Amino acid sequence: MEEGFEKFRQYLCEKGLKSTRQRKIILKAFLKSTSHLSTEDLYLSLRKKYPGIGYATVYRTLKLFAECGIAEEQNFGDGQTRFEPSHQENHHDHLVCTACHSIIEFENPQIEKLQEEVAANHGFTTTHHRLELYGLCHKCSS
Amino acid sequence: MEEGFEKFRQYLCEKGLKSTRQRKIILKAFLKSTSHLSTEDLYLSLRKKYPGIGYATVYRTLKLFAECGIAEEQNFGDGQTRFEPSHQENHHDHLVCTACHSIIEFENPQIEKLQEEVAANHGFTTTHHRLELYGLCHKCSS
DNA sequence: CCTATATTGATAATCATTTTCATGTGGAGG
DNA sequence: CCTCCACATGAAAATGATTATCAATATAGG
Repeated sequence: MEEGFEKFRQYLCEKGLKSTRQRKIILKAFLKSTSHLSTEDLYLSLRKKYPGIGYATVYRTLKLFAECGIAEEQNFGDGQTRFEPSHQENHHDHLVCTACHSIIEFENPQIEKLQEEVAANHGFTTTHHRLELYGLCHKCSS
Repeated sequence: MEEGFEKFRQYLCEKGLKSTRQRKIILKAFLKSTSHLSTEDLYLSLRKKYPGIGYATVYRTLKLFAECGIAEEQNFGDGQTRFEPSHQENHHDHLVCTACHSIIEFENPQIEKLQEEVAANHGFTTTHHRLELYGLCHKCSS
């Protein structure tokens, strides 16, 4: 979590952007969150404590987070973009149950490694990736 | 391609839906296509030959295709949903250039295999998956 | 051929996201 | 501390993709 703050501070500095009250509030709430938040989710939960914060600011700020690498964008096909804090040490992917919509996270360094190889073979420099396995979870398949 | 028509015919029959001129036209054009078409792409290309076909119909029909399994929805983060014919024999994944939006397809059986293992370890029965690697393609990274 | 019902095309409506713009604020340099 | 100005903010309007509405039309079964 600390590195999140540090990384953001540095990014703002590099780009000549400013550290504002709102950005700090949003960053703190975001890094604390565990689940896959949509902009709306985050906006609504912030709203309770800090009524002044605007929808647009949350959008803009989450996009900033994604740009500087402390957030990852995800799209599970429900029409809303979701974000989650990216912990670069242990990146994880998702198993999505198409019946009960539960989400299980997993890590697999072997897959990650193969992905890098594929990218390299095609002359690609990858910044991030997305892997989702859809199907029925243990409960739903019985 | 033939199975596409057959599968669609059967799906319509099951659901009590009708086989119309437009659906045939759209299905034919869709199955012929190779790339990752957005609804707009398909609409515009159809428009040339069949000016009568409406935007909404293309949307509705592509959604039908996805429901009955002859199309796969994809979302590369450019704000448009794309579709491609699903050829279940040789599934492929995507490298997406975040600068020029070019898309490279690749297959990697090793990754597929590892995915199955992960799913099995979590008691999941997978129906499909999605893997996308984002970054800069050879051209854009120089 | 008739009829009930699904489908179509045009258009309006909706939803997420982005832009606009007037106003406010952080922070570098005095 | 002040001042200044570029950047940021919030509210509202604008945009772009997608979906719903509805009157007119076409399909499939009898």
